Amino acid sequence: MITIDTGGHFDASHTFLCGQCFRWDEAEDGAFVGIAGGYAARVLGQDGKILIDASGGGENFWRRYFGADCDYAKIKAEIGSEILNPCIDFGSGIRILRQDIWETLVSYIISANNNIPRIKKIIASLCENFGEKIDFGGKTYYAFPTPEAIAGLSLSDLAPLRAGFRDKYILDAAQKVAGGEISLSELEEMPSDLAAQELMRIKGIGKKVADCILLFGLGRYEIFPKDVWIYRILNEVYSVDKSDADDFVRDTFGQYGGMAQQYLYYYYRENGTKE
DNA sequence: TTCCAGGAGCATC
DNA sequence: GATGCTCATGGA
Repeated sequence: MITIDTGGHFDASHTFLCGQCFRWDEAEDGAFVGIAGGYAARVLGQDGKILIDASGGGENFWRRYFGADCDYAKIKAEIGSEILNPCIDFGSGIRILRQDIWETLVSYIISANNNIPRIKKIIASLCENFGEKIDFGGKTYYAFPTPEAIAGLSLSDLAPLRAGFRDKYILDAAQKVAGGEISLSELEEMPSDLAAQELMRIKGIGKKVADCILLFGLGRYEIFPKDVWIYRILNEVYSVDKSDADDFVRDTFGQYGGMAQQYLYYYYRENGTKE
């Protein structure tokens, strides 16, 4: 059992259900069971502490995954505002996860013009069909398949996933990464704008998907991904037009824009933008 | 039946 | 660079 003390800034439901990740499910007892970095785990939030029972990974891996070095008291104070404070209260236990870059890349390709339940279903199918088995707690789980495991597949191999038009994008991503045309380790070192450009060389990755990969897979907390929900919120809550969104977000939310985005997204998806 | 979902590619202007 | 159409699939 690994314990991470967050000083009160963790809630498993908020973190796993806020829309940033797709491989965690709630168990009967309130714990969450899922897979990260090739390890299966059971995670419980208790008094702001993260209790982790995992098939592997060790403390360093899980501290990195949960962003243990992020000071959420400081972040919340810095981005707080009249509009944002209720959102921060509502999703106060959210932690932005540092997810595996490859898994994040493919997951957000799948997210395009899709809904969250179906995104989860397609990813689960991808893992069950092509990922390595993980035995944990008497059950079998599946790791996210490597680029190499996918690169050699054909479109008909991917057909059972029911991924629709995204299947060819998944293949293109795997082939570019496995073939060395895109280097994931170099992405980790690049400035965010260059990393986004590099990611957008992959079919199916545009600005929004690239931004999600930067935020959820590369820990670039200043990145504020803008999807249909966010544009709706900016318009109805902040009265900001789509054409002014980039400037407004940069000037308003600053270096922790990614956290602000997630508090807004979670709050207004759960509660609606209209009273 | 029609509309929509954590968008992006492509043609066209 | 902006606009409009299209892309699979499944649930509401």
